[in-house]
Amino acid sequence: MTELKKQFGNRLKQLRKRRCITQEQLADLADLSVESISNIERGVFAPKFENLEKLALVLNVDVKTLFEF
Amino acid sequence: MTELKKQFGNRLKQLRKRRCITQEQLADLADLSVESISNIERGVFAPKFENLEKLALVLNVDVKTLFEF
DNA sequence: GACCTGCACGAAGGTTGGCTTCGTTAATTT
DNA sequence: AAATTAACGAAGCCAACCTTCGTGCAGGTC
Repeated sequence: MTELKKQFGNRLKQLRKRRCITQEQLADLADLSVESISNIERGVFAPKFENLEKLALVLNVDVKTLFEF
Repeated sequence: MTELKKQFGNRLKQLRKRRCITQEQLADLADLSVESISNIERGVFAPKFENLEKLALVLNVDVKTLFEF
């Protein structure tokens, strides 16, 4: 598990909580499973580019914002 | 081919040229094949997170800088 | 002309990483 | 205590990433 995945995961969690939505809600919005969101937030794996786009869209931020840490 | 891949590829090319290095040199530095660099720059595929880290490191920028476009 | 470099592009194959479902357990909230 | 939310494991699928090999082409040099 690379450092970047963990940092990204923490950032995603931060942005999600800031919007007061659950992993399940984010999963629905981004068309992913809850477990995937959990895995991403914990740095188990990183989303592919296509889902990077979706997550940014759903969270209403630029993709680069997901890497601001 | 998603839009994000293309944007990322163009950005990578821009940063590489700004440093006056060839695709082959970047490939060597990031431990990737020249063709992969070419494919990434053209948006054929996107690098996985591990290589995102390598590319940022080699280009001496933060990962988020690779998504500034 | 012949040669070299840098890059685009295609095809084909291997590996692994992203994603899934199912299930259990722990933590948090109400 | 009940319900919700999230962590975590295992097992499997397949697409995406990455590779090698090959071709072609523009631009520059000798």
